[in-house]
This record gives sequence, C-alpha cells and structure tokens, in this order.
Amino acid sequence: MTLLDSIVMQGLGRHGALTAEDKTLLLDLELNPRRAAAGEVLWQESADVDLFCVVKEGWAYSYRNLGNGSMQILKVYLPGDIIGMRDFGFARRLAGVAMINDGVISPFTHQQLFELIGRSPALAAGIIATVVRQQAMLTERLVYLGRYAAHERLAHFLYELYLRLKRIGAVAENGFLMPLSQEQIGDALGLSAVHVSRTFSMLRDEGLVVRDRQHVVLPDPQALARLVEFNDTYIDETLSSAFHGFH
Amino acid sequence: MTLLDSIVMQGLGRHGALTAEDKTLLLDLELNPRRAAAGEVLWQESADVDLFCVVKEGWAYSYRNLGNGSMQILKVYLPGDIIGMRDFGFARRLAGVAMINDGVISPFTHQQLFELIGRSPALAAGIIATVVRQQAMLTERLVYLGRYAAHERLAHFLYELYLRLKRIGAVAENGFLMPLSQEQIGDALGLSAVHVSRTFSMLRDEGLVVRDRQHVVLPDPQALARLVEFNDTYIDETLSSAFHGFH
DNA sequence: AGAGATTCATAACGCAGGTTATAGACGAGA
DNA sequence: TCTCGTCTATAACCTGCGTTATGAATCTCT
Repeated sequence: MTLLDSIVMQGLGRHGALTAEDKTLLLDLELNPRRAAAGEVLWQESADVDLFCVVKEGWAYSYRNLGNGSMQILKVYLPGDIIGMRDFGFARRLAGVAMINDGVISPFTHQQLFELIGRSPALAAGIIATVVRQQAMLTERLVYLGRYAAHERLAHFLYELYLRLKRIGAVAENGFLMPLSQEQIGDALGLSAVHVSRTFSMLRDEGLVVRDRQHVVLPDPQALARLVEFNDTYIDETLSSAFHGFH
Repeated sequence: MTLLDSIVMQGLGRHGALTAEDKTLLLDLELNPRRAAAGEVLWQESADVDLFCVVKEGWAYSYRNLGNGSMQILKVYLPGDIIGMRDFGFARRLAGVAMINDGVISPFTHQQLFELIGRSPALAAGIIATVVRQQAMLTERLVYLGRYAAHERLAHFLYELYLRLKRIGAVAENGFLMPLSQEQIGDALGLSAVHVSRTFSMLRDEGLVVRDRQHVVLPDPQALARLVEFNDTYIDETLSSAFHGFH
C-alpha cells in the first residue's frame, strides 16, 4: 500500500501521456509525507486555505458541522485521492477534513499547485478533470439523498467504495476493509446510526452484504449494482477528445 | 432584463481586472442568441457534449431522471449563468437540461471555451472559480437534503434564489417571480409536491413567505436567513489572494 | 486482566413526510 | 365564453425512518 503515490498519476494521467517533467512535478507534491492519527482533524471549516494533501495511506472524510447539532459527511477520501480541491480558489475552507483511521498524508501548498498548473497544461487539465469528477460523485450522492430509500443509499455507497477500492487494488475476493463506523456512514447518507444498522441487517438477510466489524464482503457485486442501477460513468468515463486536444 | 449579457462578466470578472480583450472574448460567447420555449429540453442525459450556453433570459434547470420514475433537479439556472459546465471534460452529459419558462440562450462550443481558456489566464481562473462555486452550491443543497427538515429546505431554497436574483437586479421590494411549479420544487428538494404545498402553507402561516402563484414575497428576508442559518460564503466569498496571483 | 468507552443489534414507539383522493383556481386555446 | 389541462390546497391514511432504550460485544488504556 505504500506505492500508492503512483495512483495519483494514474488518476490524473491516464488520458494523456505525461512527460517526464510532469511526473517529476507530481512526485514533488509528495516529498513531505507525515503520519496522521485516526480522528485527527486536518483542518476545520472556515480555516484559511493554505494546504492540499495527497492521501497516501488510510481514509479521510470531509464534513460540515450543522447548526442543529448533526453532521453531514460530504466525501470519503481513499489512498491516492487529493484532499482540499473543494476549496480551491476560496480563501476559507468550506468543509472540515478529518482522518478516519491512522494514515500517511503528503501536504503541499497552494503555491505548489499553482506552479504545477502553470508549468504543465496536461496536469492543469487533469486537475480540472479531478475537480469535475469529484463534482460528479457529489451529484450522485445528492441524487441518492433526494430520491432513494435507505437500503438503496447504503447499497450504492458500498458499491461505490467497492469500485474505488478495486481501482487501487484494495479489494480481495470481493472483500475490503471499511474503517467507518455506522454513525459515520449515517452522517454520509443522511440516516441515523440505528437505521444504518437495521439496513445492514436487511442487506445481510438478503445475502447482498456480509460484514464482520470492519471487514465487508460483497458476495455478488453485480446483484448490488443491479439494485442501485449503478451508473459508473462518473468514475470511469474517459475524458472527451476535445479535452485531449487541449493538452 | 436584456442587458444581462454583462452579468457573466460581473460574475467572472469581479475579482480581477479584465482586459479589453477578455471582454471581447466574453462577448463573443454571446453572438448567437436564440429563443427557447418553456419546457424545451436543451439536451438529454448521456447526449454528446458539444455545447455550453449562457442564459440571457428565463430560467432553466439541470436534472436526472431516475430508474424509480422520479426526477432529481440538480440546479436551477438564472439569467447570467453558464449551463453545461457540469459536463466539462466529459464526453457525455451527466444530466439533462430544460427550460423552465420562455427565454433566450446563447450557445457556444467546447472549442470556443478552450480557446478562451488558452488566451486568457484571468478568464481561465474565472471559469475554474465558476465551477468551484457551483460545486459549493451543490454541496449546500446536499447538506440540506441529508440533514434538514422540509420547511428548512424550502426556506433555504427560497432564500438562495432571493440572493441570487438580487444580485442580478430581479428583486423588487423583497419580491420576485418564481416560475417553478411545486412539483419542480419538490424534485429539487427531494420532497413530494403535496408536501411542498403543505410546507408553503406553513411558512405562510408563520409570516415568512407570501406567495400568489408565481409571485413570491419574503416580508422579512433576515428572519428567513436566521431560520436557515444561511451561509452565504459560497455565493459571495472573494477568491483567495493566492488565486489573484495566478492571473 | 479489569474498567470504562465505543460500537453494534434489536425492540418499541412516534412523527415527518409519502401517497391517494378531491375539489377549487387559473391559463391556454377554440 | 366554454372546455380542458395544469396547478394548488387540504384531508385522510400509511410507512419509513428518527428517537430512545437496553444489553452484548469489542476496543483502549493502565
């Protein structure tokens, strides 16, 4: 799991050839890795925007604390993801970010990001693509919050994680580790922790999800995908050819 | 309402001086205006991505049609907004777009957008800012879908429209025209049309919203804002200084 | 190894909001 | 002016999910 540095390159660079300089620029982003403990808050809402991070190990999530005492988790970050792009261009953080479990992150500065954009059109395009893809994932979540029932939300959530983890080689025999508590899952899906538990039981009874603490197995991923009519365009879609021309 | 062409410039250019050439580039985007009738579908989900549009008159919305027969409205577009940025970088539309009422739109091509980005770093930065701001509005909606009750969702929705319309001078004496049906509002807020009606009645009884068909008045906008703890950072926040340095 | 804190499963109960139904108000077109 | 279709208001009824509670299992710290 330590060679995930390259995942960023895969994610950003798949659609166009990266030059050796591009690769150097990318690797430079990861020169300052540090450990981050479970629960550590990387930054709070409204903090100044100074850093972005590459997640190298562990999971993180971005969230909003609400006036009514509840929390909404906006996105779960996996190894290889870039944290903080949400705030790109803003002076203040729109959401807080915290680690879910112990991990390693590589912070880099606003400054570094601007330089990278200035030096490599290919990477600039890739970064825009990253932002747009994140927006697409957010949209997908929004649709599920607005119009689907609890079991569909949970199934969709698990299947999305499954696909994303598979991309980075963190799935074995349809199983993966999921360090999120049911409370946190509820905060992501707009459900109470109790109902998340109920819903897990339901999916278990239907043979769709087997779970033992943090270990999750999807015995039949296709069945899950059918249940949620999973639209994976937003995860795997290739960029348009017009976009390539931009490089 | 016909001079709204300039709104795009206001929205993108407020944070940095635009050169005369920048302005020309922007005006070039609006050379081909055409009428669009209420209900007209500008494009469907999964269609090829070819065009973007500036809305010059009228309202539009982007939406997803779901397998369970319902619809989720993702965003309402007002005069001066750019439609289609959601799909920037994708080969296929992630969402359909339709007109709410009669209006005028100015389509421009992928090609034009790329040229504009290539020629003017200031405009490129502005466009990224537009995308990020849209993402922020989407996030705000997501939070409300996940963690707030019907009356809070509706109040927030109305107040956001109020602010956006005020920016473009479409509010008079705290009142504005809202061409959305209650069914459409429900599709945006993840509620049934019946419950939207109930909730309007509730807000009316509390003196927060007066409504007669399409005419809406917010007698005390501040009271509404308090109800929803409105966070207008994402609408008005100035860009970070680092971002300015990028121009 | 023991104590306290977290997490999870399941049950009981209540309510916000979905669904269906009905009737009035309004708008477009003949 | 009449008709038909769309939109809205309100009522009656039902259910999915929130809330609260309890006990068991697991983790953490010493």
